[in-house]
Amino acid sequence: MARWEAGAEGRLVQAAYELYFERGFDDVTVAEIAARAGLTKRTFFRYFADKREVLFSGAAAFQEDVVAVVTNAPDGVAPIDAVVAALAAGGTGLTELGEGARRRQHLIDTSTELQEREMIKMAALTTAISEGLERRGIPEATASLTAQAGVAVFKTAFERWAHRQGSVEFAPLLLETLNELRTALRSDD
Amino acid sequence: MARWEAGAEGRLVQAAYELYFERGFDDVTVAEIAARAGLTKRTFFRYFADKREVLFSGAAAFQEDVVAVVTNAPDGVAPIDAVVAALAAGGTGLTELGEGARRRQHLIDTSTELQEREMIKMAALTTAISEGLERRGIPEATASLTAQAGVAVFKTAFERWAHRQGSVEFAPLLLETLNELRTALRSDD
DNA sequence: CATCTGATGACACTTGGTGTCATGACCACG
DNA sequence: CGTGGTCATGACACCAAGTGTCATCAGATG
Repeated sequence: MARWEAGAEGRLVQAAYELYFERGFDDVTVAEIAARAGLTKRTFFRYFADKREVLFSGAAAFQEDVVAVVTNAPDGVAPIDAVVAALAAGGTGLTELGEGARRRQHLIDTSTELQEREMIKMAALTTAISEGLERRGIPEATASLTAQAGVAVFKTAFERWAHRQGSVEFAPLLLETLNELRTALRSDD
Repeated sequence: MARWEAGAEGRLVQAAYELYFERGFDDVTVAEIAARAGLTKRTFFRYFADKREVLFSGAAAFQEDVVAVVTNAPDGVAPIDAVVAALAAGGTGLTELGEGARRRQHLIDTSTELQEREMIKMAALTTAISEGLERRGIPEATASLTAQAGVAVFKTAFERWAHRQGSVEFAPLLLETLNELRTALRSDD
């Protein structure tokens, strides 16, 4: 089966995380990552579209999970509640990675390039959630705004989680944030 | 005064827009832009940090305008109303550019790289608005969520404006979108 | 007139990213 | 047993973005 050492993609991911953590995103070259994985630069770019993408290899699966929960929510649940429940589930999965997730987030927070990439992943997630809602019969305008609000709440809650020590339950943090958003949108206070 | 042909930065912006419109963002090189402006690649990078930034040369002024309106809003106005009013004013200024603004937006919408850059500009705007609110005594959590909601509404409204023919008033579109968001956040419907 | 200043050009260099062909192990099939 | 095909990888050349560094030179300054 294995004509070459198996798991090339995994080795590249591992090597990239190690080097990015050691020296920061900017000071690592793709050639170095590939070398640590026992491969060449050319092979790196066969697995990942660019130097940033290697840090988002789990994004597709995350998005699919979230959309699946939205899609399978029972009838009668309000769109915003379905979205927040889905993001609570997905986010809990992430926070269970503990310190690793925090270190990754710190890496992103200290690189403009990585923030750009993260934002486009969040935008893709937003679009996918919106389409999931539309498949449930929600009109496009509502679906889009609901997805945007949900993802904004998720980002804020995750940021709060990442900036805290120890383990905090993610789901309650998310619901609390949603309620804060609701309050903030009132014209009278 | 003018030891060289004056207005180098403006000429670069103009040349970049022309070429990007003619052939698309990807198929234009910085050397070409510089040549059309009668300058060299090296000089381009003295004015703009990278190839994308030239399309966002007005972003700083836009942000300052919006933040100024937020800062100067009369006391007693709810944060979300102050933010939306500020974005209505700024957005109206943009939409007055008419077809030019639509063409620019179309350029961004057809390039992932440019979308990334636009998102980070929006994120910077969000942060600046949030800080403006905090200076008015709004607590950080509320300020941040209010700013996020406001900017999300702005993006949606501007997108709707851009995808329409003829001239549409921007401010009513924005208020309508805000109300849709409020409705979407209700758990009961 | 001498000097300083600041925008620009010239040029070399690094790195991200791609196109293209060669290699060599494994597999299927006669 | 051999022969040809498949496919992940390497080798290599190439382009374009972006940067560091020094030279240039018109005009301002004194």
